[in-house]
Amino acid sequence: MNYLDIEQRLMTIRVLIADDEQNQLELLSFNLTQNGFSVTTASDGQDALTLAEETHPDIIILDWMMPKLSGIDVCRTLRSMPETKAIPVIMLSARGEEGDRTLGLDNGADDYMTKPFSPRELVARVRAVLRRSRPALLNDVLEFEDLKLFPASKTVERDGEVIPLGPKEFQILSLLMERPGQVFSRNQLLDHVWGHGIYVEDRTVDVHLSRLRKALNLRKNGGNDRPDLIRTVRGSGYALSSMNRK
Amino acid sequence: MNYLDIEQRLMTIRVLIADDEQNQLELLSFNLTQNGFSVTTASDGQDALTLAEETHPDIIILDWMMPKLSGIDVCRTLRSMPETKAIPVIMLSARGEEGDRTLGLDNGADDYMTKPFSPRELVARVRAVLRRSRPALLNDVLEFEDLKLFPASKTVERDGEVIPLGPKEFQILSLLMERPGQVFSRNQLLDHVWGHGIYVEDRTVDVHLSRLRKALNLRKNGGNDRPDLIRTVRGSGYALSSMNRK
DNA sequence: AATCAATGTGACAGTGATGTTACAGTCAAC
DNA sequence: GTTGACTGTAACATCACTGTCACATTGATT
Repeated sequence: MNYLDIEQRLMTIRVLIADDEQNQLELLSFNLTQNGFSVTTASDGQDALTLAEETHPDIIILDWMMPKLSGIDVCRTLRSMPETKAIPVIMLSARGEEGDRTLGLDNGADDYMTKPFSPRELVARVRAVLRRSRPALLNDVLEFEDLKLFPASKTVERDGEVIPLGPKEFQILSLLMERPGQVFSRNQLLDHVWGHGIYVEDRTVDVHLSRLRKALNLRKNGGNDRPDLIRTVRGSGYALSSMNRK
Repeated sequence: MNYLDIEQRLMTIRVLIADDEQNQLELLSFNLTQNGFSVTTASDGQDALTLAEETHPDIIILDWMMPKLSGIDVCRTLRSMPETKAIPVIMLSARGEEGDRTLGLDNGADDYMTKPFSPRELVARVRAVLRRSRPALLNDVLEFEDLKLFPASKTVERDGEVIPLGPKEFQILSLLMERPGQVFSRNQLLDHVWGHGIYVEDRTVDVHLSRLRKALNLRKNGGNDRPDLIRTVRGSGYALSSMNRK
């Protein structure tokens, strides 16, 4: 959960999966990994909750029946905390009664699957749920205006020209490009790019934004005439934006 | 497992096929051999498992019904061991019920075929599965810029000049060339090149990368002027790349 | 316009990641 | 056993990236 993890946060989709059946857990984990997801596992509800808070996965898969805290409990708790509120949840259950399904969705799950199912099916559902909630994550290329960002190769192009970026700059841009137009506060940026525990000055964000802007607007031949794609929202933060007076 | 195994991995594709019907076994084995695969056979599940562990084939074909251990059992066991976890499996079954199909995939099979089928069809499926999991295995030559890599002869050429590489260097380059541009973390490289269970320092990867670079850029006549094709992505890993700032 | 707070940005030094070399151990071939 | 190729690790050298400060600008509010 350290360097590599933080680095890759926006590159790979991070899945937290919780199940008390070790076999099932490993099987699903393996299949998700095979499909390019970065997987973290938990074997009981308490564990799942802790990991969810700490690692902020992109999606959570919860088994219904688990020791300590049931999937339902975990789901409800997640929904009550602002930091984890928006993380989509898929609930797994051995029983197939319609009542359960409703109960699961009622408690905040985004999807519900009854066992048995093939790992392939789970992967499909995960993709479906993510497509609904965070479309940008599934793309292998993020685009905005003449900007292109390729997560797999950690590369950014503007107007066809490769833009060299440092890791932090790249991550900031990734986040902004996931939701073009959305304003991100300095704190949000610190959380997503630096990580939760890390303590860094607010102003550091400003400096990185400045560097990012400079890099994006500078041409290789020395020109510096490109329009600024990053908008500063005084008192709030930064956002990607097309029309930028200047 | 190791030296010989790694050595030969990229030369011929090694198939392990397990079926208790002697006729079927011979027929399929013959056809696979005809198509250039190196085939090992087993006539029961226990045998299959042992051979899989010992020889680390590139793909495993399992009959559903077998003495001692069923195909399902073998598959599940394979998936639970780190060394065999990643080997793709095709399951064969006499019955055609959909339930079985799901059950097969549930237990970790990558594909599922119901008898009867033509040997030709099996070969096609084998190729399809391998294409998904290890594309490079099927090519007889990988190319990137002025680089050529021949899996069959374990040879690499740059600009027509043969580059002598050690096994590790060769495998690293193979992986990079399977997906040009994609960034591979040190961990990914360790997994793919060294193997899952093996424990080696991260930095070892760096050293091999350094050796690989040196070998690729050095001319026989002593020149050292070739552009670097390997990009270091700080904090993430390495990737093949044409334009390299420096 | 004057004032104050928020933001932009250049400079700089510290940190940590990466590049590279040297060396010792292992294994196969002879 | 000896040789030679290949590995893994440690140690050292470098270099890129970072965080912070200081000062310049901008924008809002009066």
